[in-house]
Amino acid sequence: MAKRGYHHGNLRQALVDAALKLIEAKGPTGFTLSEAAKTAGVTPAAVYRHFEGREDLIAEAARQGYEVFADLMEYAFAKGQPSALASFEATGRAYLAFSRKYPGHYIAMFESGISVNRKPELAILSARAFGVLERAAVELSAHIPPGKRPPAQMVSAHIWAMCHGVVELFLRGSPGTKSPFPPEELLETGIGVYLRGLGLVPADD
Amino acid sequence: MAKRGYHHGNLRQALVDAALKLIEAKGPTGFTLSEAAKTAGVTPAAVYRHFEGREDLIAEAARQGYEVFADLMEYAFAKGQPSALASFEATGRAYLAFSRKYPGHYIAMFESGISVNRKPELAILSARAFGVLERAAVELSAHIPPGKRPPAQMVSAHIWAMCHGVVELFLRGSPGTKSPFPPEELLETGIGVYLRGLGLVPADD
DNA sequence: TGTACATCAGTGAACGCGCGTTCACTGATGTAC
DNA sequence: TGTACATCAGTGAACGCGCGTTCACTGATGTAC
Repeated sequence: MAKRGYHHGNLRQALVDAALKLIEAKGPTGFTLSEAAKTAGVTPAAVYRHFEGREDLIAEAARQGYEVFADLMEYAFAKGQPSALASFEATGRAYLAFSRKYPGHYIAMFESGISVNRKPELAILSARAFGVLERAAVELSAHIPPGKRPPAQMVSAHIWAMCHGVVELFLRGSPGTKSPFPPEELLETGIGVYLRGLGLVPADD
Repeated sequence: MAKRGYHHGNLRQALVDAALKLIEAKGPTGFTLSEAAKTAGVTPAAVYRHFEGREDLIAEAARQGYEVFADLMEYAFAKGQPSALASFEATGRAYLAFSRKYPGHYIAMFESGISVNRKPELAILSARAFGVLERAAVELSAHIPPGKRPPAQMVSAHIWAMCHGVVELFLRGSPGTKSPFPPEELLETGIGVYLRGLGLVPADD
């Protein structure tokens, strides 16, 4: 019943790890099925014992990424409780931390062209992760006088966009960009200004 | 002396146009030199009369994109003058408008893996475009009491990140994301909240 | 206006390459008795 | 404990494909006289 110790041990996971390593090193398109197989010490054909093909392998790497990502977001949220503000800020920070710590997963998830609708499980995990951000936004909204506050969903979209933008532009050096500030600082202050704009933080930092 | 009317007419530009069309249709990696040549009605080898190779062709597409982009940013800035606030908001809007109107160029510039340092001309044009955003941020900063304001360069980075994030996540449907709001509205309100956070806009919209 | 020549944009065939995928196979592992 | 058998993870050879790039060429265009 145990899958380990057969021929390879745990080729399925070894292939995912190899794929992640290659994606980190060469970007989502630099990775090839053949090379992932070679990295795992195995013939390309062996991959088909565990995956439907190239895309399926990337999708599994993305799935594992979403899993970690969702966990991190939930953990950050919980740690900020019972303060709505602390929870919100923590999820933003968690987003950036994830992209830094798991670049291969991040690329597989957001830059590989894999659609989250490819497999139901991907969609569920993705919804779970971003659901955390939205829940944080909802709690936050409760502290804003109902008059002029934007919808919570919009608040979470703003922060998501800023997180993603900071990662793409300033954490990776996408178009040869030289980052004028550390990404973490950039995000921290950006969210700070934004929250002040929502009337949630006094004119202090 | 005239380059037109030779064999093809203006193959160089026809190849760039074909490349842009393919990039729009299939993403930056879906494009191939051979197919671009075929689209332009020409043999792959003919491409080498005008470009050093595949990468060089993409770089030229990106270059033309940066040119249009820089022009649009400058135009938007000028139109907002003499109001620093209007100029700033206009450049943000121009960013989004560019990405919508010239998706092929946008992809070539920001998602094709082409480095802006590849050719001096790319770096210059890119600096010109983002220089406009920074100039707008500097002007804006002049209206903030100097005590707690963030550096102008940081303000422009925040807005750049938000623009980029909105484009990637909500204008394209990257990971099968369903956009909860139109991207334009999202960016407009996001920048609005941010500016309020800087103390530049009253608690009104 | 006409002829001889130079230029050079585009051709077409060929190349080597690595890709993803298939297939019949083999041989190590696990299981039944 | 030992034997016969079933399973199935990984092999190795082969495939067809389209890619980017090269090269000697050809023939339309432009130019000198």
